Amino acid sequence: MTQPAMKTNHDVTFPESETVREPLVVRTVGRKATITKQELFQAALNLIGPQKSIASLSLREVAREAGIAPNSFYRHFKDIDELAIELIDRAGVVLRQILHEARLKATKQNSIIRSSVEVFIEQLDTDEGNLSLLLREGYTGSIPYKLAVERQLNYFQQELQDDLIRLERLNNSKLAHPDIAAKAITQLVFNMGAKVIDMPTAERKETAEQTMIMIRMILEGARHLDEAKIR
Amino acid sequence: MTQPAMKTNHDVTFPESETVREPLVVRTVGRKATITKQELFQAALNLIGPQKSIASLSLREVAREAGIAPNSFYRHFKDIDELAIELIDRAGVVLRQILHEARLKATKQNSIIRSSVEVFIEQLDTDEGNLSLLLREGYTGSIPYKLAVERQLNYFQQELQDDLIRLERLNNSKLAHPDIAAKAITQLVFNMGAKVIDMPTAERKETAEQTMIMIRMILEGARHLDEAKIR
DNA sequence: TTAATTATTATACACATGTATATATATTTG
DNA sequence: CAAATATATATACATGTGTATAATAATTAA
Repeated sequence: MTQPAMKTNHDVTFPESETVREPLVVRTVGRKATITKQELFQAALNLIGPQKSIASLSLREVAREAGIAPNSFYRHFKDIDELAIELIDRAGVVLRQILHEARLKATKQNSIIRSSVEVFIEQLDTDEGNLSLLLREGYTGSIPYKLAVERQLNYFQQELQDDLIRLERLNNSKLAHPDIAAKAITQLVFNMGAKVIDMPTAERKETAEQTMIMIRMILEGARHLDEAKIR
Repeated sequence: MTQPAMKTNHDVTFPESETVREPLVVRTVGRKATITKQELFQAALNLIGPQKSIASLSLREVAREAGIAPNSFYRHFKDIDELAIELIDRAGVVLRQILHEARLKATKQNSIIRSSVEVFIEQLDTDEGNLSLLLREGYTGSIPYKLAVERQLNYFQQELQDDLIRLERLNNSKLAHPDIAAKAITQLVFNMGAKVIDMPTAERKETAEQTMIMIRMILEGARHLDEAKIR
């Protein structure tokens, strides 16, 4: 939905014979073809990886990657923080969209867990940088970042909670503290995601399976806490 | 065990009438009383907080806080990374020590959960910076940082697992996948800790209670997954 | 006491950052 | 086509960083 082909439309001038690094964009003085917010988002995502967090991203780095002069950045964002927060919000939207679809497809108890977790991991591959924002920047960085991430986690958690209640009703059972169960699952899934990003595919499978078991523990536990009213 | 009174032993010379910020230490040229690793650790911990992560800590900042010249730092550590990793390791040792004691005191099922969580939170207050390392730096920063944190989490998890098995045996019940249960609990507890650091005490109580419920869900679920062999 | 050693500071450099100001070029408008 | 405007770049500056080198003072050894 939000990823255009992302071919910069301003690599027109002849390339200098110097061997510069990645950005194969050559500058003319004055004005270039005009850059979009999208391209700046993409530049930021290109830079973010297991090593570079959004908090350690500098304005000049992003500008360099996008092939623009540092000051051009200000035409689009007040701050590097403004860009960061928009990125986080966009990542959240994309993620919830995907998982919501996964849940709609799967109505049976076990398959909803499996398909959600699998879709989640799949998405990590195709859309790497985009999700890692939510997974990694949660507990570090400036207060606005944290709030932005927390907001997205809350959406996620709320939708999960609704689904959980709906599904349990279908199965004629009931969860104690569905809100807390949803919160726990959210935390575990996001934790898993953050770990899984830097893993080879083999280990990913293993980690995913473990996470599914954790989720089953929570659901099973929530059912029995309700029945037995264990204090 | 590792926290001395931490009074810097080199605030001897007369203070200039300039209003400098926090470090009330005045420099003589040449040599000062000699600084210890301990003092550098403490300086780093003073700086780390909800805003400043260990990854964003600069050598010069630490030196400034400790009241030494930037280059003196090299007498004690090769890198700022070297200091960081030692700090993480120390934090882990302290944490496990504390929680182990809490667990030894509590032998009954519920009280072990409660006392552990409560001790954990208590410790956050008294020893703030020290623990936040483990809680926040887990998913960001350089690879060596991540490995250091992961190592500590693994210790924690292993000890928890042993305790869980021991306690379940006392209660004549049994957990399915005690390793996975321990892992899940570890993740939830550390997540909680990271959140709780920037909270007022009122909210802390609430979050702690929720975490305890999550833990109960996992234990209860692990018991029933075992009994029913649910696939 | 004097010499050697060690732990510190002073100075300096090269580089990266955010941003202010001035300038140049595309695009839009008339 | 020319003027106006929007959008980019160039240059510059103050500040922060890591670290190399040299000078200095405290400690230790002789």
